[in-house]
Amino acid sequence: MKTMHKEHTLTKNQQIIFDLIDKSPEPMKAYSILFNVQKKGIKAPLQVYRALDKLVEIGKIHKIESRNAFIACHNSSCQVSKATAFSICEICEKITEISSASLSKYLANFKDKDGMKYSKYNLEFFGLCKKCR
Amino acid sequence: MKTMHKEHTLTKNQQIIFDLIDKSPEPMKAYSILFNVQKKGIKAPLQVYRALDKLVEIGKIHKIESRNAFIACHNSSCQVSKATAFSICEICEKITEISSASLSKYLANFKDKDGMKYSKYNLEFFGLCKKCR
DNA sequence: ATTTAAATTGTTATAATATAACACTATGTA
DNA sequence: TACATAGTGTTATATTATAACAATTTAAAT
Ligand SMILES: [Zn+2]
Ligand SMILES: [Zn+2]
Ligand SMILES: [Zn+2]
Ligand SMILES: [Zn+2]
Repeated sequence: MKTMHKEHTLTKNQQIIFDLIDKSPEPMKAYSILFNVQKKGIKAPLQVYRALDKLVEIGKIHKIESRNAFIACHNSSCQVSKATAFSICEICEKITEISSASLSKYLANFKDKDGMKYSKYNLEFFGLCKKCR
Repeated sequence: MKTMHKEHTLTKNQQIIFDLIDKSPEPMKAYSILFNVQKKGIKAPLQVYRALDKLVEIGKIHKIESRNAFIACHNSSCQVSKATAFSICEICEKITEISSASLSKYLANFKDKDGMKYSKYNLEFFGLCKKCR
């Protein structure tokens, strides 16, 4: 069973923006990204949002919905942005992608009463990290 | 074991806005709420956001993070907005709060590798509802 | 190699979502 | 009554995100 994702060739803007997010120790917000790539010629919000949309779509980054921020995926087994889980410290805002086989298995198989079958989920846990406790 | 939540007395603005959301068949967005309550004297976005913040805090409504929209809680066992799960149809945008004892038990007990203990979570499932399939 | 379709880019303008700051008012409680 | 806490009204502004259009690049398909 070949691993067969994340083999996209990024375009110039996508690569610039991915590199920035990937280097960042914390999730980045769109306008902060914009500010940081202006020296590389990316001048308009839309250029940033378009790259972000694509990067999310192909699973290279994820959006933290409750923070409107973007984080690079470092989870090699991540199902191309279809199943994401994060832990968020409410004090220091440290955010980590959770990689738990049992969690993803449980959620992937979850079916609600209506028999609705889900193709995707996003889970955000909130609490206090070790440092902040 | 007494059930001891959601016994808050709402203020005028909070009540007006809660009633509107509670009657709505679908989640409502802040500026749509604003438009709908202007005839009742609520004129500014901040008045709406302040009421929304409070209503979320006391668990009368929840925010659907991926949609920036608000839905009334109809889940009597809901742990005061500390543990929420929703199903979202990506075609018709029908959104339902999921009430599953096994799901909430699983998530409430979930611990990640770092030993971080979570006080809250929000889960959003995406897929196609029965009608849209 | 040439044509065609699809994706990406650049740009300006604008829409949609959310908060800051300040003065004032109501409410609870010691 | 005095004090603290929460809520209100208001104006202005910050932040997040998309619409619309023209041009260019890239990838496939003849
Ligand atoms: Zn990931
Ligand atoms: Zn922390
Ligand atoms: Zn609820
Ligand atoms: Zn549907």
